[in-house]
Amino acid sequence: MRFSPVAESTRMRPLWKNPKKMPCNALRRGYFWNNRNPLLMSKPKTAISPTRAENYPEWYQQVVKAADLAENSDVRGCMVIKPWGYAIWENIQRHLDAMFKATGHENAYFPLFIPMSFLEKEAEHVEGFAKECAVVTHHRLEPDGQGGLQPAPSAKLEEPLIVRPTSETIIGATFARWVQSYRDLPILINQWANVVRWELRTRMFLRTTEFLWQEGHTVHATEEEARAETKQMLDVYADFAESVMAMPVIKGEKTAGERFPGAVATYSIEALMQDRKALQAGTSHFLGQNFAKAQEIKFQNVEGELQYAWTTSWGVSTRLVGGLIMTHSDDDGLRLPPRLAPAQIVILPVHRNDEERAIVMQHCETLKLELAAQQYAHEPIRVRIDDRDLRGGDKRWQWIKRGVPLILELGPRDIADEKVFVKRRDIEGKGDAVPRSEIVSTVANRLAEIQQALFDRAKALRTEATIEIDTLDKFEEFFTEDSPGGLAYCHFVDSPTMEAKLKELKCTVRCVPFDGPIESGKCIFTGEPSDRRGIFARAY
RNA sequence: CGGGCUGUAGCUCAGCUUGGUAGAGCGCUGCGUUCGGGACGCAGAGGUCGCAAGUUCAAAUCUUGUCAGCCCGACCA
Repeated sequence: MRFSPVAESTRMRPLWKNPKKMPCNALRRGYFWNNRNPLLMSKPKTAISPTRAENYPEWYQQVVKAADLAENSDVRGCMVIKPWGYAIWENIQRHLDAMFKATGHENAYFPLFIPMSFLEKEAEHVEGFAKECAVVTHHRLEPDGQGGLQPAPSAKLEEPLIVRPTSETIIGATFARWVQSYRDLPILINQWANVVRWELRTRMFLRTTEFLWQEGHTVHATEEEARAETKQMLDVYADFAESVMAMPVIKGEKTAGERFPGAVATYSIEALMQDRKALQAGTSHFLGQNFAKAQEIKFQNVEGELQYAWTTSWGVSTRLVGGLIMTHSDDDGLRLPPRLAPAQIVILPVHRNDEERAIVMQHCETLKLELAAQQYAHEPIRVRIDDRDLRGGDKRWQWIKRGVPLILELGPRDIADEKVFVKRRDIEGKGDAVPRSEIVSTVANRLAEIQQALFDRAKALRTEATIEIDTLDKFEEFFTEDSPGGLAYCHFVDSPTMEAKLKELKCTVRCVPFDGPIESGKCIFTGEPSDRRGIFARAY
C-alpha cells in the first residue's frame, strides 16, 4: 500500500534532461512524468502515469493520490482518508443506512475492545481471526527512565482486550441478555464502526490494517427467517452496488474454504475490476446456531421450550471505495458515478481581471442556485464553484482527476453567447458549449446518463471478460501469467486437487452464482459430477 | 517468520567507492509576463544527512551498534 519508491521517483520524473543520455530502457518503458518522454510524444497525454495498461497496481495508487482520496499515515498499514475520499464514504453510508432502515434495522454502537475470552468461544472464529488481532495488554504508561514511555508493569490487564476485527462475539454476548422470549425477536441491529485486522500486506482502501465498515447483526427465531434475512441483505448490497455505485455485481455463495469463520453459509457480491481481477465487495453470513450456542443466545418459544436462536451478520467496508476506483477510473484519474459524487457539478469561473471576475462570479452564483434547485435521484443536485486563485488549466485537471461528473466553465465569452461550456467526465474530449437556457432543465438527465453510461461500460467489460470453461487445459491457459484472465464459469467439486491447482495458478473460486443454471457437468479438476458452475478468477 | 534493500529539504532522490563550504527535480513564497487543455522568467524560504558510539585535524561519506521503513515470499474483507 505504500507508494513504491521506484514509481514515486524515477518513473514520475525526467531523470535525464538531455534525452541523448537517457538509458533506452527508461525510454521504452515510459519513465516520464506526464508522458513527456520524447520518444512517446505521439501518445495521448494522460493525467495518470503509468496508465492502466502499463502498470495497473501503480496506476491505482496514483489515482488515489491524484484524486486526493487518501494518503499513507504515520501508522504502518493505516491510511488517512482525505475529505474528498471521506465524502464518498459518507455518501455510501448515507445510501446504505437509508436502505438498512427501510428494511427494519436500527443502528447501535458496541465497544471497540473485546475481551479475549469472547473470541475463544467459537472455535472456527478463533482460527479465522486470532492471527491478525491487535491486543491491548496495559492500561497506563509510565516514564521509562530514559525520557520515553513504557507500559506500566503494574497496569497490566488481567485479561487482554483485543481490538475488534469484527463484533460477532461481543454483540452476541449482548444479544444473549436482550433475548429471552420469542417476543424479543427478531433483533435487527447495525453498527457503523472501525475494525482492525493486522494484515501483513496492505493496499489503500482495498486492505488496510484499520478500516471503516458497517456490520449488521440479527437474531431470529427460525432458520428460515435468518436465511431470508441473509439473502435480503445481500440483495440490498447488490442493489446498492449496481444502482448507486454503478458497479455490476454477481451474487453467489462462497465455498467452504472461503466461508466466514464460524458461518454456516457465506454469500457475497463479486465485482470485476478493469484488470480483470475480481473483488469481493460485500458479504452476508448465515451463522446458523453456531454463535447462538457459543454465546448462549436462547429464547422460549410459543410452546415454552428453550431454543437457540438463529443469527446473521453482514458487512461492507471502505473497500467499496477501492472497488469504485478500479471499476470506473481511467487514465485521467477517478470517474465518479453521479449518485456518489461529493460534488456532481463543479463550476469553474473564467476571468482575467477584477472587473470580469465580478460579472462572471455573479453569473456563476446564479447558475449554481438554479442547478442546486434541481433534483437528481431524489436529492438536490450538489454544485460547487471553484473560485480558487489558480490557473484555469490546473484547476480543471484537478477536478478531472477527482472524477467530478460534470465540469462547467463560465467566462465572459460564454456569458456573451448565453452559453455554458460543459465537460462530461465520462466522455473523452474537451466538452461542448450548451445554451444557458437548456443547461438547468437538462442537468438531471445528463447526470442520469452518466450514471447509466458508467454502469453500461463496466458491465460490457465484464461480459467481455467472462467465459465458460470445460477443460482443465483451457482453464490453465486462461489463467497463465500473460493471459488477461477474467471470470471463468466452470463445473467443480471442492477438493484438495482443486485447491492445489488454484494455488498454482494464483486463482480462486469467487462464488457459486445464484442465477447460474442447474446443468449436469463434470468437475474440470477431478471429473466428478457437478450440477452448478462456480466462478473462478484471480482476486483482490 | 525467511530472503533482498533503503534511511540526506515538504515529496522523490543524487552525493558515499577515493573523508575537506549540503545538492537536484517537483512542491512552496514573492514579483513580472501569461491565462478558455496541465505556462514561463526572475528572486527567495526550507536540512542536527534516522539515532548512538568509535576512527580522524576533519565524517552525509569509514567502522560498530541500534531503530525505523520498503520490496519479494507464507496468510487475508
